[in-house]
Amino acid sequence: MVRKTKQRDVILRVLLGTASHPTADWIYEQVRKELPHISLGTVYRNLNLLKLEGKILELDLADSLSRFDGYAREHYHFRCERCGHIFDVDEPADEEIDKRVARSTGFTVSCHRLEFRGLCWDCQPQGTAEGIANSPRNTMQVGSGGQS
Amino acid sequence: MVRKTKQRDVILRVLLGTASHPTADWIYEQVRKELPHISLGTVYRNLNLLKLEGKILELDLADSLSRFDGYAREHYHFRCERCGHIFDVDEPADEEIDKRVARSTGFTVSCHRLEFRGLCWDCQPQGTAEGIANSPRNTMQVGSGGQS
DNA sequence: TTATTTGCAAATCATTTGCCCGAAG
DNA sequence: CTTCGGGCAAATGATTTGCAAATAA
Repeated sequence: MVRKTKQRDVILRVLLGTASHPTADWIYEQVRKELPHISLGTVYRNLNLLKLEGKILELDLADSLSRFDGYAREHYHFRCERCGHIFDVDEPADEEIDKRVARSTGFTVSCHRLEFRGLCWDCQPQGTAEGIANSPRNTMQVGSGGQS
Repeated sequence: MVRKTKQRDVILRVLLGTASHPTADWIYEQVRKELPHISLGTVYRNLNLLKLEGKILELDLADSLSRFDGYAREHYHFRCERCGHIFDVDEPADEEIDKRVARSTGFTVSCHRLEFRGLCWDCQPQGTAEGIANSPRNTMQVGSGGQS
């Protein structure tokens, strides 16, 4: 049976307490503030456990590092190519496209991952700022933390 | 100046000669048949070079391993969750969606990656075969090789 | 010639694992 | 008590890098 442990508790709490999509290492640093003796290995083990339990999502986006998400719903992501931050995108998931691909390929399509690339507000080149000023910032969630 | 070398030639030829989306290691094995003394490091160095030159594409799909594609055009992919093979999907790239996300987020969206998941023909569970029999197999390119 | 590329091996980096000990049930 | 979970360090596996020898221009 899966036992309840302090370290798993804290790890989940940290993950639920951030809108960012942190790496295992960032989570490790946060948890360490509360449990200074926890090891990275334990963080990885528990992230995998929480993932199996369906309590968190592992975003296997492009790039090597795994990132984790406290929300276990499907949604798309945006990666800023300059600062590396990951943002949740509000665009509704297109379920039609799975069916269309299934029809045209004959495969069983269970889901899809969609990742946008570009530059976030902070990384826009100067002079393009007007377009930013009146953009509806509330249409998506902003994440921070994680990347270098 | 970038010099022309036999090893880079062979690497590119191998990549152009397969419809699959091989890993660096698979490419290494193939090239080794012709150049037995080539090293994995050289393969990686040249793949990066070819990528910079725009002659090949590095597919940074989910999962850790990088895969390379001899076609430098944008297209979507399908990953079989059982056998791990990657297929090119014929679905036309949706350029509208980039604009829509750009509008709703205020970000500059340069591109997107779309990856479907599911089961390919060979990995379909038994009894679902009728759906496969009359499916138009020619709507996409099949890849082989690469994965474990 | 001479700067670039190779081969090889050692170095990284994220992640996983083995093992022994402490703690949850 | 009896396992499971944790800490720690060593192992892994993909990719990168340093360096001396080989080679394209």
